[in-house]
Amino acid sequence: MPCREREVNPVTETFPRSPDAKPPTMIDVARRAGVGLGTVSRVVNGGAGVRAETADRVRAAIDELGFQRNEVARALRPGKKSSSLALVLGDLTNPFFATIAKASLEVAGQSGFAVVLGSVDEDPEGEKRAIQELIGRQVAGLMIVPDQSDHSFLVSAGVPVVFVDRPAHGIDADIVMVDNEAGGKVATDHLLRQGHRRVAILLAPSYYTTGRRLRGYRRAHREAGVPVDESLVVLLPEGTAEEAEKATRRLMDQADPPTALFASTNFVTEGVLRGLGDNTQPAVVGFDDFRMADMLPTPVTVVASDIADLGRTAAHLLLARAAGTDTRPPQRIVLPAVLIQRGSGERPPV
Amino acid sequence: MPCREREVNPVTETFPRSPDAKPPTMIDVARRAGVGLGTVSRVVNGGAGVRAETADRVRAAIDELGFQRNEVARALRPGKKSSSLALVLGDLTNPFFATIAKASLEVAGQSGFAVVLGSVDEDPEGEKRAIQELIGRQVAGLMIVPDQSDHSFLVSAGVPVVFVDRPAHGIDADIVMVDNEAGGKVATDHLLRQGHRRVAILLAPSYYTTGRRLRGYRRAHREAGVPVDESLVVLLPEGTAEEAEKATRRLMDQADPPTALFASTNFVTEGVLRGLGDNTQPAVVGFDDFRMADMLPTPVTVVASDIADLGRTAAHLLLARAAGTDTRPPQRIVLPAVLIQRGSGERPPV
DNA sequence: CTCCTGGATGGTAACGTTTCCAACCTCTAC
DNA sequence: GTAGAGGTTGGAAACGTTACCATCCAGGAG
Repeated sequence: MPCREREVNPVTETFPRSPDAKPPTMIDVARRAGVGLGTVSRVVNGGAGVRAETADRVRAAIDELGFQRNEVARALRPGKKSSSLALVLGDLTNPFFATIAKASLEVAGQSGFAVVLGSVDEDPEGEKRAIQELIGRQVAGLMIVPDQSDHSFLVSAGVPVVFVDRPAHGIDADIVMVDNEAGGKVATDHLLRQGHRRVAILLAPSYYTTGRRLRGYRRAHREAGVPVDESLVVLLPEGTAEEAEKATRRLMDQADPPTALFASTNFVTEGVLRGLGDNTQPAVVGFDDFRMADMLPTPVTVVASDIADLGRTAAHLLLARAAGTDTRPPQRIVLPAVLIQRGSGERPPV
Repeated sequence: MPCREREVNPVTETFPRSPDAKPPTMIDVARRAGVGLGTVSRVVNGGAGVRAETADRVRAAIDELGFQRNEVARALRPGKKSSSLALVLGDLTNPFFATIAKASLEVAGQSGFAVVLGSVDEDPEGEKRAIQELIGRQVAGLMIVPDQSDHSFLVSAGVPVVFVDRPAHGIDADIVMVDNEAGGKVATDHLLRQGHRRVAILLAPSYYTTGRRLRGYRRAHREAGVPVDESLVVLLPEGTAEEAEKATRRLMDQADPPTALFASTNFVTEGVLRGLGDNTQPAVVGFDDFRMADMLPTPVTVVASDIADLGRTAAHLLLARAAGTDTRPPQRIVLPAVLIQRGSGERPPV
């Protein structure tokens, strides 16, 4: 190949481009390096099948022009899904979701994948729309913390999906979750074993998950031979701390108040503690650990699982599915939940 | 236009496609509706300049085929940036960042924009790489919580940038931040006014931000005529709670311990509280509010600002920049920080 | 010397969309 | 009846990349 490298003005062509200039493309790089377009592509993608000397020249041109591969154009090619994963979940302000996001972000980043967050209104319709949009963005895979609506529209999307924390209706896909029933049972067992006979449970509305926790609660009662007072099973339509606070006050104000409370969610736990105020009599166990739990006046006993691991596992699984490495039938991965005793759950009944 | 609509098998062509079939394109829609490609595009983009009857036929075809616009192909067209914003920030587990993420996600979502999260290692090199990758993904704009490294490479990126919480070196761009100096001054004023003369400040390493807070701390001392004991100015290389805990213990163990502590960050505040343990003598003021702050044994006094508003403002500004609606010179928006008295900051000196 | 093999390289067709332009139709004005 | 305007429509080019194929060259085998 004769040297076709032309003399160029280093000021205009070197990296700090004038703001209006369009970013350089592979074609620019090819011209600059005096090679063909295909060769540039090969170098950019690892350089296999290119003479070392040629590859160096191309790399030099890339540096000089400040070339950056246009991921959008790349993703347009058939078969080449974009190197992004989508993550659809609820309120990031909830440390539970934030932890999942952080963990999956880390795992995805290690494989050169970005993570697109779906906007996360509470309504099912919003979730569906968000998912559709993400699919339109050609993400390589979806991680979804689903609501209880139908997700069958995903089966034809042609994108691998991993559900996190709870399964979805209408589709058989990978699911990574916590052992909710065992967690609910462990928490309730713990309270019953200390002699509590009136154990309230406050449930946030994440139907599947809390349903399982409630099931554990009931099973613990059954096995202990303690009847469940249905007035102590409280469903919170919103699941906010404020709601839980009010519900707790109502519970404690009734004629025969519970001697122990099991909060099914970290926000609910917060509300319960607020509702109890200075009343340090009732025992409290929360589901999901939270920051500062050990620093409160009475440190809070919780049933906790490794939420970061939840996110990591889901991301790893999804990446393997997206890469086609993992072709097993849909997996169901259940992470354990363990009891962390800190004080609030060890109070004896009055 | 003669009716060219052909008889098709509703089973194979209706929405739940066989899993291997490729998703339908505009061309498929055009064929199905018996119109041209351009017409489909016009309908998809709002339908201006298309006869109502034709538009209906196209929409019907879209529904029947389950067509979903390929955002990637759309973004490939020159000038059409993708409808995604990028958000690059630190540890999502930190409620400060999580709140920003949530707020900007909301605002972006309302405008039909998705948000891509950059993987956020702590090292500057990682941040730069993450940003470059996001630019390669043709995002319409960048929201960055920058570190102290040079960001001049962004001036030639041709993408609007809004910095959040702190300005960046090497580039003059929009910045939305908290009034750190005033916050630092208010907190220190508050402590000095109660007679504290030995006020320690513990600084997490977010150079610009904490520098400003320190400046407020110094200014408060100067105006009050109280000399600053430099041994009470503690820099924490990592800024973690653990580090702050150790540093607090060291401070309190020294011969002449401080009677008040100002923690420059929510994680640092947590560490300070842990470090003090049962010692309820020293006054404590934290920067940034945090969940449960009011529920600790002594509720924690903080200097706080509306972090969600920080994220919202940044997202709105960025959207306007991306749309070209806002062509003002780079803005500098500073949000106020107010003192929230809860108890820990109102303890008198011993 | 010729043929063949195999690695390196250049060129071109896709990918699915938007945008532009030309073509067409209908209607009004002359 | 013709011209022109204005509204609809179809078709093709372009965006930047990758995959494929053809070409070219060097070197070894016959």
